[in-house]
Amino acid sequence: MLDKNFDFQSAEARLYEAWERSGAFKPSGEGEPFTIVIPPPNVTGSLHMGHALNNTLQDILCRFERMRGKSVLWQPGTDHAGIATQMVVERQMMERQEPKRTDIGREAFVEKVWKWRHESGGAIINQLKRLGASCDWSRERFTMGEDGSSDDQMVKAVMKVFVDLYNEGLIYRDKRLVNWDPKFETAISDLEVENREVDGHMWHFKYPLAGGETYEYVEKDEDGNVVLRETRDYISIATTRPETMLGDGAVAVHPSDERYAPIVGKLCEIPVGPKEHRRLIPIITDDYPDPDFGSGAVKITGGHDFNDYQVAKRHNIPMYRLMDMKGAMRDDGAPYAEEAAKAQKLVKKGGEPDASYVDGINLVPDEYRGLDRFEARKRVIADIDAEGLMIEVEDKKIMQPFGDRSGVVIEPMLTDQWYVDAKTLAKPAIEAVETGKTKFVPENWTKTYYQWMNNIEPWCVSRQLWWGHRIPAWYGPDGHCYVAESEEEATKLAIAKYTQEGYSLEEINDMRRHEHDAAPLLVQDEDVLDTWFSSALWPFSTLGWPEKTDELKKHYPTSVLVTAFDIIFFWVARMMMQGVHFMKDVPFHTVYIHALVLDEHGQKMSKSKGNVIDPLVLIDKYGADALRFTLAAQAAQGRNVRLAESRVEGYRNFSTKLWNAARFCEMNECKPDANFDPKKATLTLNQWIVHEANQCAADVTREIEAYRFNDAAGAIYKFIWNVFCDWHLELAKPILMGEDEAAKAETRAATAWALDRILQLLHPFMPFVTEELWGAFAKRDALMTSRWPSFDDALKNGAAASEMNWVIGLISEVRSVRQEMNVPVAAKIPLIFVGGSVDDAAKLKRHDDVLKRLARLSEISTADEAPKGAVQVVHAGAVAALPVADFIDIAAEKARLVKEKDKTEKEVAGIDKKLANKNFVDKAPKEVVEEQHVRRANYVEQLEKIDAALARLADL
RNA sequence: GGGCGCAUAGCUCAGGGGUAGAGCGCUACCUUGACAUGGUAGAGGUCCGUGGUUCGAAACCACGUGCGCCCA
Repeated sequence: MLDKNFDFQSAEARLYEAWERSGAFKPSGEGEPFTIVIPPPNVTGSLHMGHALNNTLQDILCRFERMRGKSVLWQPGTDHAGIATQMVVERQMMERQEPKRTDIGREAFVEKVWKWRHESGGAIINQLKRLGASCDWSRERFTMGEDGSSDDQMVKAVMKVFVDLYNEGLIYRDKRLVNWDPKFETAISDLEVENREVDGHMWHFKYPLAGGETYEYVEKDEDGNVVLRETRDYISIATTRPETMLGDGAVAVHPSDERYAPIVGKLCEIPVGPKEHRRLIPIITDDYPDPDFGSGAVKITGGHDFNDYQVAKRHNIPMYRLMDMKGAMRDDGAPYAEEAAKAQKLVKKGGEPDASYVDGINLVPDEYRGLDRFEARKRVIADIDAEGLMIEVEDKKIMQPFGDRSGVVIEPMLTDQWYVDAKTLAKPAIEAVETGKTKFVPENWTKTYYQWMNNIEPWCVSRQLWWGHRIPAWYGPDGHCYVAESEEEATKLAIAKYTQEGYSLEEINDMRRHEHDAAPLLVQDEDVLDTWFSSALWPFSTLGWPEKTDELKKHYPTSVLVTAFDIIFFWVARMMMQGVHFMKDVPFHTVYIHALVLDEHGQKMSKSKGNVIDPLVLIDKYGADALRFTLAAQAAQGRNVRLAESRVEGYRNFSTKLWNAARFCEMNECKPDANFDPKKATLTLNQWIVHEANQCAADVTREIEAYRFNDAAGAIYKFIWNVFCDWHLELAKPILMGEDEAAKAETRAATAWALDRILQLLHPFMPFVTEELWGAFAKRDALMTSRWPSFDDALKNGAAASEMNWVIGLISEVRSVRQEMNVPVAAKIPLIFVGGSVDDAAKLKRHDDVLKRLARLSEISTADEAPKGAVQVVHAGAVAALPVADFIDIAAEKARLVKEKDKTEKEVAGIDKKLANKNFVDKAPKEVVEEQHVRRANYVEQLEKIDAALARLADL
């Protein structure tokens, strides 16, 4: 006997373990392959609501397809998360008061990280299990392999991709502006930068014209009237970052800006630093400045601003680096006077400046050197102000870039980095979507993908971290770079090169940097690769590439990638580029983009807002099934999921409802019966539930196939609660408790059959409770390995459906009247059916028990006329009269009928208006017009009955 | 500035050229033999506004208003 409630807390772990132990999570059978690679969660991460939704949807698809007989591989794993992991381990070291990373050195530190990874990394994997995720854990992968050793296949894959791309000219080293994180001292990706609006200032400064030159500054209003005319010896520049003035290379104005036309091409002076060495910079024109913004003139600091960088590139303006890697003002090089002279000479020379020469120039005046950038800002402002060159300070909201992990202000910085030529790789990846090889669901995300891919910038893949795939590039004594999959290979390349250059082996040996022979000839690049570089290979590296494994052959391309829209750039774009390039085929046929999970007020969940809902807490409280169902039921395409705990509670109630329905089945011995053939059910009730279950299977299947998880969940929910529980079980009760053994046996079997279907159809959404019930009813193989009930045309039964709908309708009408007439619940009243057909009479007879029970009737009879004092309900063209004179409130009954009459008349009037419209009758499809006639006839018939009832009431 | 999206019941949201839907909440009644984590019944809507397309618009189109997100 089942307990009164499902004890999910003890059942979940037990069921999950049994599934896993049985090997049910592994691909099996000869079916068509169905493959999903999990978007690998960060190894330091823990399950948040986004993961919960993401993995619930993947699990629904996997369980569904597995039951449909496909050979399902859900490939799990985690990524190594460069910065995050390094941070976690460093924090741990600090807490333990151990020596710092920099004290113990790279090798020891990396060893520590591996130790952490093996001991406490990947906690999220166990959390995914709690959710019920049916991943093939035997294939779990990590983007750095088991231990990072060079013969690990996951490592080999990354090395091969790097080397191949390098040899194809698609990876190169370059000095460009990157997002520099001064806290972690590494380049980070655009996507790791969070732009936040903060309170800032806009300073307006005078940049004096060289040699004290003057010009007439004229400002006009929209109509061209002069509103200001004055003689100026300066140009007004607005900036939010005064400290970067030191690196200005030019002042730019828009070519159409008449105000500055007289001074374009002239020089002006940067108003900071020692007076005698102030640098002069040219005033140039470019489309970038917005004439309506600020003064219309902007300073161009190519080395510390992304927009300026573009301008500087266009005009060959030198880009000076002002800061060191910690974001402090540079303290290297010669005294300012000398360095400034170098810069001045450079400008005079013209042409494209040599980037590394420029990088060597330190233009920070001596008194600012070594200062933190924000301190330097204060000093610069104070100094300019003291000189009377400050025009004004505006308080202003400004967008400022922050490192999403470090929280510090990101500094655009010119550094040498490794780049992937993303533009070239993007082309075929864009084409793959254009030609439909990969489809986005919902389709509108295609645009986002195109937009991102069409504007893609070179992808900076190097990071100045210790945790990650070390870049397989080595430098020779002459600084020449060798890229190869191993140091041996690189050394061979080097020896070959030096030999060709005429060096003897002995001479090459002498090049080693140390006296002893063991010293390497080459020195490896210090940098590691961006984590995404390895994640991009995930759809094929996890399947064994570069080996030509069976898995790769069978499961690539994968079926679908399930992810949130904010990850399109991270995942989809990069996996597409690498997949198409290396596998010559797309990594997935479909990209399903689901919503973000927000709190119930539509706010993003964040720690700082304190509105984070922990999925594990909800699982503990309501069970994994309830959480999963909640997420699926709200996963409407193109909508965000607003998660309210009350919703989860509601679906927990739903699972309890199912549990108790099953309990009822158990109590009434509704056990699965192998001899039951649903096609051969004889009782209308049983034919009907077979029909309905079949219909539900069709609905659920169709909706999951279309990724409409909410509709699929809605269909099974309705069927279970509103069809099976509310009606089938209630209608079956008289039979199950009656004397007709044959009817009882068939109903038991049919009910058990329907319950089995329910468990199967619900299983992808609520795997635990369904599996538990499945096991409780019979000794058999696991539900998760059972075959999905597909729609069967032979199980359709329209006649049974309409008959049962008639019964259900009649019961509902009677109940409704009883309530409105305040007939006591306990009172049993007779029902006299008036004006019904022969068929109606037969139906009344067939369902006599049920009608009496559910409508609480004492007896059912037919008559030609309703008795006086009876309330009358119009039902399907007939009248059901209920003699409730004892309870009836004539005024209330009259009001009820009048209200109904009104409503009906309105309907008729509406239809009449439509039918009177010649255009409608002529132009609307025949069926639509016919439908309106039928509707009208029904309403008119109903009206007649209502009128008759009113007339009878008047007689009382 | 560019892009995407949203506006339907008190709340959260489905839907979709012809007949207005769900869950939650609310009201009344019911401890009836699976279930009070329940049952029965009910109230509640100018489908944001304005135009257009159409025989017919809440739905399609345009514009407007308000709100959200992404990118610059």
